[in-house]
Amino acid sequence: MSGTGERVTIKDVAARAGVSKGAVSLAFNHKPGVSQATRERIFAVARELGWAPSATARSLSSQRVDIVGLALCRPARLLGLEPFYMDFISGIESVLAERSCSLLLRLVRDLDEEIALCKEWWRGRMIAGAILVDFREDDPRVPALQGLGMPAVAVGHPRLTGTFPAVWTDDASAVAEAVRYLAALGHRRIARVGGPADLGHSVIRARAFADTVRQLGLEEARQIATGFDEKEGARATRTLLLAADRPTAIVYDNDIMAVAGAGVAAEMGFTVPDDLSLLAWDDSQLCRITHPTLSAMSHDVHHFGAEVARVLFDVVNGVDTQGHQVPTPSLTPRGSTAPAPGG
Amino acid sequence: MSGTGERVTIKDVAARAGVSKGAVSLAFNHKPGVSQATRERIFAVARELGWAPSATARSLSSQRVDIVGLALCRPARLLGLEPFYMDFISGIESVLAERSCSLLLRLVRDLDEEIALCKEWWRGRMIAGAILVDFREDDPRVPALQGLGMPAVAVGHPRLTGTFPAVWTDDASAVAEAVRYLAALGHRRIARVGGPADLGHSVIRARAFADTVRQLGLEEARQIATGFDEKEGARATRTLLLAADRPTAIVYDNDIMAVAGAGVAAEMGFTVPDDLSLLAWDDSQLCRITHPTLSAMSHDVHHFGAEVARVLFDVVNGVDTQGHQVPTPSLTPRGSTAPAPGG
DNA sequence: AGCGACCTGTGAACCGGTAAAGCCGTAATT
DNA sequence: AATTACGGCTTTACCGGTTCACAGGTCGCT
Repeated sequence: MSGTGERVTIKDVAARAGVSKGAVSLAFNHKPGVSQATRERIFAVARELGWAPSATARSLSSQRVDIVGLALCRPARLLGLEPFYMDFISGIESVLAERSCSLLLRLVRDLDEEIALCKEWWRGRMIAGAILVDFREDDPRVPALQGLGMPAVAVGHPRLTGTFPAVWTDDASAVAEAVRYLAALGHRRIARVGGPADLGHSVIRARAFADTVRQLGLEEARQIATGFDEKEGARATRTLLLAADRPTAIVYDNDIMAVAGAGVAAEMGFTVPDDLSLLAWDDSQLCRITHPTLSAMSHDVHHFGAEVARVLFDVVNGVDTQGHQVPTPSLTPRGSTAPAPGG
Repeated sequence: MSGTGERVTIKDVAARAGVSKGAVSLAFNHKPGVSQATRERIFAVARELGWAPSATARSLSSQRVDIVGLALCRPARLLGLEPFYMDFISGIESVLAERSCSLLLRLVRDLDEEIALCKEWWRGRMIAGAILVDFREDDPRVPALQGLGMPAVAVGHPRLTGTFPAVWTDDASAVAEAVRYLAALGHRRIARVGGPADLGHSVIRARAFADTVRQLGLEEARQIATGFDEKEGARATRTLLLAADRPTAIVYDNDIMAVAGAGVAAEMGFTVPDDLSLLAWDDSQLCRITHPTLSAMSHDVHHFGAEVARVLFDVVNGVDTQGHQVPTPSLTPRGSTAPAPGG
């Protein structure tokens, strides 16, 4: 991994402009101490020579880095499938770009690898901070990374994220809203197809779901934990619909599974929403391109990502930040939910 | 953007192990010149102190970087929607991770911004090389970046990519195969919903499509250029189906638009595939979760990404590489294609 | 004993910047 | 006139590694 050779450095620019390295540095960092004339001359020379300061050298001496890290620990094919992350990343980017900061991305296989990577990135001063996502109950990253002093922002409920400032959505309320909405439509048997059981937000949603169902006096609710992908979503839907006491409404933990569920329903001869109501989560564009369109608990994922990035900047800059909740996902009724059959 | 403070450096490790900085460096780079005993002592101390070499300092002095850059120039919402890029990125990552290299990602608004970014990244020695995607006809990046000496790999047909080593799929053949397949099913009026007209591969596909149609003696084909998103896909489909001489088969340039097209068809009362055959491109999981499932020109996007990364490594390491074609997308018939109505 | 080869390790130069102290001439203050 | 203030730039000391010439010590060989 070698460069081709003779690249221009600050010294060349300084020499050509007839000033010292220091002057060039001052000029390029828009600091006082250089006259306007000199400044312009320096910039002219830099342009002429095609010089830009070496980020490497700069961050070595200034102890500043313009890169933040994000490690994603999900199966590759799921990442491709689920619109959530790209949306989220683009939200992050929108804020980073403003500050001409870049995102260092790495897909990892497990949390141990993620921990090792973060340590390497941080100790190696490669990143200014990190974004941590997909928190689990008793997440090993909390004890492992907390002591590092690495600026980080955690995406997840504060209950899960230790001392890391958290940015999260109030999933419990959202789940409750979903259930209440379906109950209001007359549904008495509502099932839920959730994400991986070890994921923190799955636990939170599962609990809120059960609580709300009990509270509303609905029938005991069936919940199935899945791996978040369309195959498992389809299988879970099939299982639910084959049962004697099949539900009249199903809530999904993401949109992929909801779409898959709609397919299964059609295949099994159920009409959505007449026979069966479906409610998705996350609400990417995916929910709008199917027929019928999918009702969903929607939130602005792009904005979510942007907010996360903003909090990270605060942390990095030493601004005291507790993190905060972003707007709760709210119900967007579309074509896949309707009054319960025979209601 | 400051560090918290007293981080361990090579000097601390050297002192604690009773050797010089040089020895530690040699040990950590697995170079000869240090005895086994000393080596082990150094490693022990490093572990004890929690030290890892600073990537920044290392790359400054050794002129090596373990980061490659990727700038994506597409509207954010499309990136989230289209499974292609995440698949592609995960393929890239799979190869990078093996070499403990990371991916620097940035979303840009236009090619000028991308050019500026690449220059900055390269001159700033922040990246070892770059991956360039979405080539247009007479792409401005070719003249602008070619002279930089920056190792890069271009994703696109060599006709478009100047002197950059290219990795590409043979879209022309794939389009031809698609058309022949539909013709064999008895379709005489086949339309195509393509991507943005200025994108190089759109042009290639459009031309190949027209050629094949002519060659097979089919009716003059209607082609519509779109922005790749589901709205435009839906609109294009509607336009096609409203025409007096509506097609009996439509080929789409990605899967998003095909899914949207299927929705429009259903909404307009056409049954897929009895009244209308639909054929998607890229074939992400998306094609398998709809009903009917979508026939598609499928290729292994993950592998594509991996191959791109491999070529980039060759270029970076000075291995003489011309780049090469990856397997041509091949037809995967599913439920959305059938013999032409009344054929 | 003398010499070279080998092994292990040291020290200093360097990578390309930043930061802070210092220096010089002129203007404002007292 | 002497003192201070400041703008404008230079100098120098880092930042945390890598690299390379070279120094001692050990060993084998003549």
